Amino acid sequence: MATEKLIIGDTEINRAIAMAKSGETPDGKIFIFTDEKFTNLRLQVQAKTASWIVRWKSSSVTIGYAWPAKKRHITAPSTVRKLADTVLDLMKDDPDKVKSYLDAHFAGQSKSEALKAAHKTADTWTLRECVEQTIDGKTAPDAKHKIGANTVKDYRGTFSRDVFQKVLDKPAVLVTRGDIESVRDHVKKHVGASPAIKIITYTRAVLDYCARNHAGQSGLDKVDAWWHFLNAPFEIKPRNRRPEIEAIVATMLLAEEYLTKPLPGRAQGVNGTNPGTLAGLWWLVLTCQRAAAGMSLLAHDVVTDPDSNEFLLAAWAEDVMKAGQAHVLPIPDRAWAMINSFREKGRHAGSQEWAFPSERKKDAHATASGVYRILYRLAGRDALIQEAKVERKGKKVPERTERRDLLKEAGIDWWSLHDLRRSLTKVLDDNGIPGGATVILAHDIHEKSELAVTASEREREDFQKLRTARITKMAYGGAQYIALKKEAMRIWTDAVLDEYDRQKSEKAATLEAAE
DNA sequence: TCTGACACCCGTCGGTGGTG
DNA sequence: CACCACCGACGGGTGTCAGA
Repeated sequence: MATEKLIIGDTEINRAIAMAKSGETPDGKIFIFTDEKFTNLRLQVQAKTASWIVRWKSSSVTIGYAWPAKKRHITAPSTVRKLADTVLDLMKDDPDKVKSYLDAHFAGQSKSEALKAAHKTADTWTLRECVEQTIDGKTAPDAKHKIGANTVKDYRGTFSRDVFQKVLDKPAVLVTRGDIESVRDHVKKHVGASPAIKIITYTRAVLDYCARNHAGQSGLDKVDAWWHFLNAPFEIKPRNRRPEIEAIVATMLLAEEYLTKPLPGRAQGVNGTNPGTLAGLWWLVLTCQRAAAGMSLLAHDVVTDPDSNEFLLAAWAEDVMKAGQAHVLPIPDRAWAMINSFREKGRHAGSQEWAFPSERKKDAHATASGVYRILYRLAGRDALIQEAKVERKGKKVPERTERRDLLKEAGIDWWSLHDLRRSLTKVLDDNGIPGGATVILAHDIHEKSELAVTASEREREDFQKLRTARITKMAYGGAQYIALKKEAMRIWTDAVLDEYDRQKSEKAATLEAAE
C-alpha cells in the first residue's frame, strides 16, 4: 500500500482526483496521503472515490470526498482541516455525535448550529415524535386551540407520504429547511399544489407547537425558528367556472328527459334519472346551498311562512351548516312547486324524516354525491362497464355500447354543484343586491338559536306547530336578514324558472313543428 | 308464460385532492 | 382549519334472455 506523508495541498488533491477518476492507483492498491499539518487527517483513494478521513485512535470517520463531486464534496485544504478539527474534537468527546454533526454541517447549518444539533441527538424528539405530540396536544379535551377529526385526518395524510418518512425519522433539531422543501417539491411535482402547501403548513404548525410548548424535549430551543421562513411559492388558482342560467336550465331539461328513458348506449331499459334525485338537483339549483348540507334538510324543517302566502321557510340546524351556524332560507312558492313536482314522485316520497329521501335506501336522505352523479352521467363521465365477476357461459348478454357527452352535444360546458354559487352571486350583483348572495349562501350569519330536536319532542302532537313557530321566530328575529333573503331568492329562482318556461315552450314548439 | 341466472345501472361509500 | 368536489369501487335491485 502506497502512503505518502506530506502537507496535503492542491497538487495532492489533484493527483487523488485523477486517480479516482480513472479508478486506478499506481500499484492498484489503496493510495493514501497523510497530512503533516493536521496529523489525524488523510486523503484516501480507493476505486473511484477519494475520501477525506479523520482518524483518532482506533476509529476513523469519512468527513467528505474530493471525488466524486456529487455529495459532501470538499476540495479546499483549509476547509477540510477546519472541519476535521471540529470532528476530531467530537470524536474525542462522543463518537456517536459525529454523524449527526456531519449531517447538520452538510445540510448547510453553521458550525455552532450543527454542534448544538449534534449534542442533542440522543435525547430530543424526532420530527415524527413532534408530529405525534402535536396531534396529541391539539386534540386533548382541554386544548386551547383544538383541532377537529378532519384536521387530524389531514395531518396524518400529509405526514404519511412516502417521501416524508426519511425526514420524519431525523431528530427535529437536525431537520433543515432544505429537507422540507424537497418533500414539498416532490409532492408538488407528483401529487399537486394543495397537498404540497399542506406539507409546509403542517410542518410549520408542528414545529411551532413543539418549540412553543415542548422546547426542551424537542430540542427546538437550541435552533433558530427556520420553519417560519418555510413557504410554498405557488397558489391554487381559484376556480371560476360559472354556468349561465341558460346552460343550467338546459341541463335540467336534459335530466328531466331521461326520467322516462335510458341514457344512450345503456344495455338495459333503466331510466337515466329518478324523480327523487332530480328533485334534489332542482333543490340545489334553486337554493344554491352547499350540496351536502343542502341535502340534509329534515322534513319537518320546511314550514309554511305564517307571514306570507308566497314563501315557505327552510331551516338547517347549526351542526349541519359550515361553521356551525343555523340558517333559515325563504323558498318562493313557485320554486317549491317546481321542486315538489319531482319530489312527490320519488320512491320514498312523504318521508317523515327527510325532505329529500333517498331513492335507494330507506331512512336515508338523497346524497350530494347521488345528485352530482346525474350531471356526471349526462356528461358521459361514468365508467362504461363494471368488470364481470364470473366468466360468461356463452350466454348472450346485453352490452352497453357507447358513452356520449350529452352536455357537450347540447353545447353546454361542464358545470358542477358548487359552480351554482358563483352564478347566483353574478345574477344578484347584476340585479343590484350584492348582499343577497352572501345571506343566501350563509357566508356570514351569526345565529345562536337552538334547532336541535329530541326524539320525545318530536312525539308531541303539536310538534309541527311549535317547530313552525320556532323557525319563524328565528327567521324574523335576529341576524337572519329575512327580507333581503326573500328578495334575493325571488330574483334568482324567477330567473331560473322563467328560463325553464321559455326553453320548455320552445322545445314544445319545435316538436310540434316536426310533426 | 314462467323462472332463474346474469350482469347491468344508479346511487352510496369512502379516499384523495382542492377550496375559501 | 374545516369544509367541498371529484371519482373509483361496489352493492341492492332489476331488466333481459334462454330454456322449461
